[in-house]
Amino acid sequence: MAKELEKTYNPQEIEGRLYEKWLEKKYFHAEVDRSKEPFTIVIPPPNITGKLHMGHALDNTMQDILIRFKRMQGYNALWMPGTDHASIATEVKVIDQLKKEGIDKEELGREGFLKRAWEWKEEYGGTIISQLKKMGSSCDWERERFTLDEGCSKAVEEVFIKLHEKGLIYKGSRIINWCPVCQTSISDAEVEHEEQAGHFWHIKYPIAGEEGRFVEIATTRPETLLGDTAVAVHPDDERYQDIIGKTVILPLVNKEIPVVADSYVDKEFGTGVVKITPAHDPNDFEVGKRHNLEEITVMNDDATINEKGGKYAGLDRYEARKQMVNDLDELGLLVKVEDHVHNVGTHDRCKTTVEPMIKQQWFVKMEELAKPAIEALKKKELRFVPERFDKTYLHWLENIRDWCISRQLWWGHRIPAYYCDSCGEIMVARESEKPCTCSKCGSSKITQDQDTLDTWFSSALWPFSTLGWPDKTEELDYFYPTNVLVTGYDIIFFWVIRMVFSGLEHTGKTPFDTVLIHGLVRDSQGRKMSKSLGNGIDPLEIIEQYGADALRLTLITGNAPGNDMRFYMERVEASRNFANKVWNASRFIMMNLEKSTGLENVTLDKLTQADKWILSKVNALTKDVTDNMESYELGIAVQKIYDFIWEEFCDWYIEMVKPRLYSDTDETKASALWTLKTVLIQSLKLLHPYMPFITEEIFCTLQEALGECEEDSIMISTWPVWKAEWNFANDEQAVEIIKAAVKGIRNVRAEMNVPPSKKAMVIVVSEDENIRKIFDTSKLFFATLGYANEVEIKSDKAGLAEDVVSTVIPGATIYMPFAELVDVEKEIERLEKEEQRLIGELKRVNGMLNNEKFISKAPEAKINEEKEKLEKYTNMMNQVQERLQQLR
RNA sequence: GGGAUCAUAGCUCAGCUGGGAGAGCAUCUGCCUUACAAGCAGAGGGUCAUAGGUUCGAGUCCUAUUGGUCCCACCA
Repeated sequence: MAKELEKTYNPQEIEGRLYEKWLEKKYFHAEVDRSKEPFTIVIPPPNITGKLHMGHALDNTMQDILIRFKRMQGYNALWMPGTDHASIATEVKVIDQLKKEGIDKEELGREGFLKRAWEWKEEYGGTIISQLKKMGSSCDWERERFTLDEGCSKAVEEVFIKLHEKGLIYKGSRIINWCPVCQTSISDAEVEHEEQAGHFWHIKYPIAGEEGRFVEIATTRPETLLGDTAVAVHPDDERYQDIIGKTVILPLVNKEIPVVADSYVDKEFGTGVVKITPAHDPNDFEVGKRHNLEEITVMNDDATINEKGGKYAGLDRYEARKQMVNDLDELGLLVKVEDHVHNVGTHDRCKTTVEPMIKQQWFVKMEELAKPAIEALKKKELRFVPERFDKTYLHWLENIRDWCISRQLWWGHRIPAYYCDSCGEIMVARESEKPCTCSKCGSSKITQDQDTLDTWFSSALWPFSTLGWPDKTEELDYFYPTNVLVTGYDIIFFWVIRMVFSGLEHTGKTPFDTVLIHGLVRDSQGRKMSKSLGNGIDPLEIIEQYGADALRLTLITGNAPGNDMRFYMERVEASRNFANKVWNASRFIMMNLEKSTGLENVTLDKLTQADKWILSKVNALTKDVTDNMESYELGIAVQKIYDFIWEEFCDWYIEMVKPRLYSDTDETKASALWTLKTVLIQSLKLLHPYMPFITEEIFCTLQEALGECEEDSIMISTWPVWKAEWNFANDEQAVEIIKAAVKGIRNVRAEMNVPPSKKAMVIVVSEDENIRKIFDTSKLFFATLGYANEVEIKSDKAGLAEDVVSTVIPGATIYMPFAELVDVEKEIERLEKEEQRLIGELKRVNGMLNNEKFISKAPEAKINEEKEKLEKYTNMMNQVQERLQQLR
């Protein structure tokens, strides 16, 4: 006996149970199997500090859809999961935790701190993984990895050493972005530029030896004056030719500094004179290099003025600014203060204004690595969906600067460099070959570099480090390169680009051939969801309330690749309603299947026109959906499935079939049931990647009811393909004619306010024998859907009563003689409207067909199509006019 | 300063390589029809931002303009 389905779909009860089953049966697990073609996606590893937000939900839904689709298509589908150690984010969390216990990081020491960090990871690091599972993500959890695990660490070490040997990693003193709060260097990509309202201070610098003569500079950062080692003018600036080469007295410091000429200076901007502070401005740093200027760092790591600042030492940079401006004013050197809006670099994590500082850091030389990555795209070994992100990618790579990879943090991969305390020799070596004595002076006082690597250094290796690289594993050989990477456009610079050049450098291959880009999930007003705004919607709450399937559907429908989307509850409700629709349609079918017999004897030739119509439709749908999914048009694909299930299948086919099901004598009952279950199963399969839970639950219940158990789960069932034998073009057309007639009748009845209970006779008049035949074979459901108590089919309207209402469809006129209800005026009005519409159509079609250029240039199929339309509309026009005449 | 992107029904958005203007929600009308009122049937509503151009034909391609969003960039 078949299992009963609940009256409404209740996801909470079902989802957990099914996910457990999938895990138990190891459906997510992929082993190397040379007989099958692999399909691989690596997950963008979420931070261990992360909590599932809508961005994750979208990203992972898209990946799960692709993986489930490919798995059903017969690929050996691997979705490789894992998490990122998120160096700075985690370190901050651990420091916060320690602070609450009154423990200072430095006090605890490196070892103790790392122990706490690992403990933190053990406790909280798995949160996001369990949340991904609630989404239905079919990751191969047996292969779950962590960027700081043994294998990934080995890969990081290998890469560092190889790049260092090639001279692509170097240590150097450069001006870098320094975060005074996090007290670490950060890379260019981590700097966010933010427009800030500031001031422009005009300050006079006295010219040395020329009493009373000044040069006026303009600056937004007066506090860096302490580190000025020159002022610069443009070499061609006529105003300042005479002072080039002279010196000026640096106010407050009373030091002579030179006036240099450098084309970096913009004559038009400010006063045309720039103070040069090589240690605290990236441009000034460059100017300083060109003119051999001294670099004077005037700030401590926390952005307070250091001992070189004299009376200002110890002050915070902004406090120092205030005091210095005051002092300059008192000295009469402050000319004016202007309001000025300028871009300020801030740290993307903590929003602190970064301070450019000169530091010893490790860098990756990018030029040589960037070239192959540019080539890969140009040679189409890599492509973005949508294509427009090609430009973002290329622009970044073509203007790339060296990557600062060292971080003054403890949580992360420690840099495998060792220093001789005696002679300062730098040695780079694997941990297993850690030097005990200096290779140069033989000293045994060796210390390892204190810094760790940028967290993106390890994520850059993710597509191959997770598969075993640098070892030559079976997995690597089989699953790598991966197929598609799914991620947001906001992460192209941080991650995608770095994976591409790393993959090319270390494996000789692009790590994936397609990058599927999605946008941001915004709130209903289009704002970014953020903690500070409090406008974030928690995906888990949505799952709790509406189910994971509804959430997934909401995130995918109406969302084109690369575009942002707005998320609001009405859309979730619409998705939930669809789930319920699918549920109830299935329930209806299963209720009827219980009483069924003889399904196994149904063959295609026993199907009715309606059966063939829906079969043909689902067949075409299958092809469309597959094509759309192959080209990553997930939103379009699911929209088509949605429309098919709701409109064609539920609102039309099921309604058509009801009279057959309710009759005990109808010999086509079995074929109706066969078609219902066949189309349902096929639709469920197409829908499964999008809504895995509900489809699985129905599929399994249905299998049980049918006693067909060859497929245990829809997720490992075979993806349907287009079948030539299910292609019934004629029957499709026939049913479309009936649908048009039914729509016409309903329209007339609705406009005349005829209650559904009021049934009437319906007379179909057509001169076309084929059309008469179509109506004749479909009499049963036509009567039901057209509210007819009797259907008559005639070749001419002879003998018809005068007081009838009619509706005109191509090739036929439908008459409804419920004379007592007819409002002649209304009917004329309606027909006149129809006449106008047809006049418009005919004008258009005639215009095209009379256009010589159209006839000579348009494809033949198009011309024939238009000719058919002309015939059709002319025909309808005649009927409408005839009818109008009759009524007038 | 450079680049990208958007402008389509009251709202939110689809519309792939040019040839029928669409969906969801909202509105209005009528229905508790034995799968579903989280439903059914019907209706109204759009010179597809503006101006040109290419084309037999443009929401779709090109150019300019207007307005919005985002990214990149060293203008002190």
